[in-house]
Amino acid sequence: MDDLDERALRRLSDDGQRLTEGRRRVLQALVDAGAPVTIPDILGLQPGLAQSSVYRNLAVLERAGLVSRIAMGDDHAHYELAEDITDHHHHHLVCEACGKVSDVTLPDSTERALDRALDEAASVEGFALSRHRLDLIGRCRDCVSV
Amino acid sequence: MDDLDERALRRLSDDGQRLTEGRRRVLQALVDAGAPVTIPDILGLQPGLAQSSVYRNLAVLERAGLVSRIAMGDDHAHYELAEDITDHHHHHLVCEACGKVSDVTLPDSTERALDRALDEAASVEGFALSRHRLDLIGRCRDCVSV
DNA sequence: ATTTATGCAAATCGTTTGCAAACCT
DNA sequence: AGGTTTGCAAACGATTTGCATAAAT
Repeated sequence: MDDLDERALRRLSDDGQRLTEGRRRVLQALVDAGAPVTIPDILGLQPGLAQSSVYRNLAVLERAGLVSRIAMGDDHAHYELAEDITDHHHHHLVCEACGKVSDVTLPDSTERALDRALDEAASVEGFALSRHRLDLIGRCRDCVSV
Repeated sequence: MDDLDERALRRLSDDGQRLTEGRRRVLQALVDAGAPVTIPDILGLQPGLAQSSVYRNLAVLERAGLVSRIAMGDDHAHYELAEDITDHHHHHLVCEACGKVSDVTLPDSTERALDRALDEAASVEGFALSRHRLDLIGRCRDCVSV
């Protein structure tokens, strides 16, 4: 986590931003959660933070490339540490019953084949591909039985 | 489009719902658009519709399996005819500059390989997969040059 | 006749913002 | 001191909802 602090500091100062206590605590909440979480989750994990500051700091952290925002349909957005920081490319399992989001990894061979296909499809459309998002939607282990 | 009307009617009545003028016009807007559109787009394509009725009717049409809602991050959600109706499995190109969303198809072989990999990954996690969502994010043809 | 859909305006709720006080360097 | 961040409360905006009227069966 000191490693993360160091990287966070560098990323933020590259972006002309400071690593404040509030920002450190937001990052810590994301580390502790170990999965994409909502703002209420973050406030629960690090009590005492002001909601508006968490929103503002997540925006700062996202601009600095430290955090990714995952837009789910209706309710709260989810946030997690950016892949850039975790060095862990992954996709998301989204439970349509309880709304929980968790990470999932695909075999490297699948990722490579997928990347190739996406590059090809994008170039045919004259589209400059910068990233992709793959969500698996269904029922999580806790909700299948219900 | 009469074909669509017929299918819409069946789907809706299976769901205990009527095919009203307002619902027909929402569907027509989606047909005319030919790409995922927002509520303001729909109101522009079919002037005179009441915004709240469009919201309500899209919800009804979605429950009946005729329409898919695509949740983008911040602004308006996008809506399109359901794959079930169009028989056209596809993914989305999302322009991060202008917000436009359009459809894109991948080779069958890629889709099959992807499906297999997703089924496997989901089952490892005890996750009951019902569908997936794949978005290609970048800059559309009109925005690459800008 | 009875149920369902519509349109308007008001309410909801996640998120953003204005502003004064606290903080950092 | 000079600029930034914070916390509170108010504002915003997409979507939802209450209610009286119109439409459909």
